Amino acid sequence: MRLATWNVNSVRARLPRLLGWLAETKPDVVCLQETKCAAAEFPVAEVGELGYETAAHGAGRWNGVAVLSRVGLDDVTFGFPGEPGFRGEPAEPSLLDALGEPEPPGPEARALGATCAGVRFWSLYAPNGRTPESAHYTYKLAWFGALRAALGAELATTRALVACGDFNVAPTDADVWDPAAFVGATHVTQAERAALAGLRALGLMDIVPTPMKGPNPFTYWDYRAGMFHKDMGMRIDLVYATEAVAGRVRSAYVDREARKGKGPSDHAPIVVDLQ
DNA sequence: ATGCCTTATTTCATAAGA
Repeated sequence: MRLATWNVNSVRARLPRLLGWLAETKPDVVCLQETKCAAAEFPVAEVGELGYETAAHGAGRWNGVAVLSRVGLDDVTFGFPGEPGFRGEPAEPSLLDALGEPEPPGPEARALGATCAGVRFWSLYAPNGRTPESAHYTYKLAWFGALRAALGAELATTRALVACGDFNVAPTDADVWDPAAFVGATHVTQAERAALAGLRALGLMDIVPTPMKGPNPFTYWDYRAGMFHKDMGMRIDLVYATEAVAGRVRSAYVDREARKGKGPSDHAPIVVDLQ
C-alpha cells in the first residue's frame, strides 16, 4: 500500500497539479491539508475519475482537510472529540458575555479520520500559532492536547493507525534550515515539541522521509526569496504511525519534484510505501 | 538546475500563511 500526505494550499488552485501527481504517483490513500474550500466545493468528480473516493471537511477559505482513497473509505470522522475552536481576544465585551457564559467557538476544519484497507488514518492540519505570545499559540497547544487524548482513546482499540499531515512544528533543530533564524518564533518552541513528544508517547513513531536531493528531509519552503532553491525549508509535515504500520514501511520520501515548476504548493508531499 | 509569494474573498485591498 502506498500512502501520502500533502498540504496542497488550496485543492482547487492546485487541481491540475494534484490530478497529474495522483496519476503519476498512484498512491492508495492521500491525506490532504489546507484544501481551502467547503466540502461541497471539493472536486470529488475529478479525483473520482482517477478512482478515488473522497472524504472532505472544510468550511471555506481557511483550513480544510480531506482523505482520498482507492482502497475503501469507511468510518469517516469530522474533527475529533474534545477538539477546541479558536477564541481570540474580543475587541470589546460582547452582548453575549454580558448575558453570562459565552458560547465556546466551534472547531475549525483541521482533522478528518477515515479507515482505509484496515488502517485508521487521520489527516491533520495543526494551527499555525503565529507567535508564542499569541492567543493562536495557546490554541495550538490546546488543540494538540485534545488530539493526544482523542488519539489515545482510539489507540485503546486500534492497532494500525497513521496520524499525518501538517503539524506546524519542527521536531528538532535539524528540521529547520537555520535554528538561529527561529529564535523566539513559533514551530520550534519547547512546548510545541513537547506536544509532539506527547503523541509519540502514545506509541506513534515518526516516519522520517528520505529527501530526494540533499541532506534535509524538509517538506515546506516559503514561496518568497528563492527559499526552495536554496533549500531553506522546514520539516513540519509529519507521518506518525503505530508499530503495526511502521513495521511495514519499506520506504518513505519527500517528493520535491512536486514543489518545482509553475504553480506549486509551498509544501511537498510525503510518500510512504508499506509492505 | 529548481528561480525569487500565493491564496480566497467582504477584490484594485486584506488577512493569513510559517
